[in-house]
Amino acid sequence: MDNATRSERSRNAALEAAIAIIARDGPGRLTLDAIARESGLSKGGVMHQFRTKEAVLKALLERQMAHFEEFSTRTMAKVSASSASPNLATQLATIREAATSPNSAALALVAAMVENPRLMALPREREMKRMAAIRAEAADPDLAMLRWAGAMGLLLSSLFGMSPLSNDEHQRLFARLLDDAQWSGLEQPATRTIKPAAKSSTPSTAKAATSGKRA
Amino acid sequence: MDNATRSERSRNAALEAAIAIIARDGPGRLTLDAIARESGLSKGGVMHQFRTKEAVLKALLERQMAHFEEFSTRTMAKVSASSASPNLATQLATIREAATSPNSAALALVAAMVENPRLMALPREREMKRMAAIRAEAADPDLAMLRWAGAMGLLLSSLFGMSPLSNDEHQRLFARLLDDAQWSGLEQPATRTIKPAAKSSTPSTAKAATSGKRA
DNA sequence: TCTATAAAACCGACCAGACGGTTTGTAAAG
DNA sequence: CTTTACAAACCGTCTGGTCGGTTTTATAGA
Repeated sequence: MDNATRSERSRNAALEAAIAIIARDGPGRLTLDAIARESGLSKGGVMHQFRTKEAVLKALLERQMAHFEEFSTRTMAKVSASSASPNLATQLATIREAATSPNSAALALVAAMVENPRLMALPREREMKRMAAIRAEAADPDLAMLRWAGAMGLLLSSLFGMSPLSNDEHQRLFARLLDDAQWSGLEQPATRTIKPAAKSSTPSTAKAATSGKRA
Repeated sequence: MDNATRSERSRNAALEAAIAIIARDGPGRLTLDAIARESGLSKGGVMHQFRTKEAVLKALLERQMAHFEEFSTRTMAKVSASSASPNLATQLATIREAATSPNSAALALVAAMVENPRLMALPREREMKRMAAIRAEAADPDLAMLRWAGAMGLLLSSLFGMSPLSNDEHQRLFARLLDDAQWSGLEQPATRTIKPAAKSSTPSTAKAATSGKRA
């Protein structure tokens, strides 16, 4: 086998193993020995590909970021024509993807933060650029940021295992966050433009239905 | 000194030290030796008060929960008369408090999750009760949950050191989340009652239903 | 009130295992 | 034959937890 691809395979196996460990045992259990065990490689092999544990975390982080970067650009291409605020739409869709993705990608973030909080600088920087784009295109920038924050809240709270919402609710809420039409009613660049709206006597309380657990 | 208060002081010192360590060095650096060093107690002393490390985490969690519980009831008493949705208002204010509080309380959550994810069951349970109350009192339950999620997103993202927002924006967004008047424009119990509004050139997209699974 | 004794709080040395990382050796690729 | 990919034993440090002993408080009888 080619040398380069041999390395590639090993690096891949190690990172895959790292994700599996984090998802299964929690970020606190991610150790080099565990990675070696899980990936089938020897510890020496792992250390040959990554000189330190921090290098593993960094690679993991960059890998996940690349994954969502790609998802992001793909989504962007789809919605850029149909949506008035394509950056927001893309970002929301990406966050939803992160929340529903089985290989809990964002757990890499948690692991990185535990080990070395300053690794968080990379994602934050990228996030700020995106946020700027969202703000720039929005008729009501604050509302756009709040929609972003809402998606983030859904993602992170479920990631922490402390989301009180069922799967259905989760999906429904994401859908509503994404639906521009639902929010155009209260855009307010600076001034108040409240519609009295219909108070609607006794609103159904929604069907509840929720018996679900975690999300 | 009285025996009971002596214990109380020691327990307190240990927990205080734990918070300081987490906030300063990150959750990964929280060790029993570190707690002993930081608190001035000996390791034996710490171990006398908490039989295991998990016991420390648990106590820490319960302590923070009690703190916000108290803040919560206090806030509830204040707003219950003035607000149409006091539970939501209280919850939002409490989350803002957690985000603003200097001794980043919620870091205890992160530490707990790293060490033992199932400790998260306690806070989640309590959160579910609160969520039920919020849903029950809301004219538009989903919107209420989205407001909650927005606050959560602001809190958690800044907690993770990955918030792209400035302090001012943070405060402003929380204020807007709290202001009922800003949201009454788009309440929609179950039926669509959308006002044509200004922009919305192209209708949503809202495809929903992706391949999602847990989160 | 003084004293003997139990009980609780506290200390610090110690332990086995896990940790991140290094070193030495070997087989395959170039 | 040199370089690269990997294996495996190994090292010093740190970790959560134990243990025997010391000091401080509580209890009780005289």
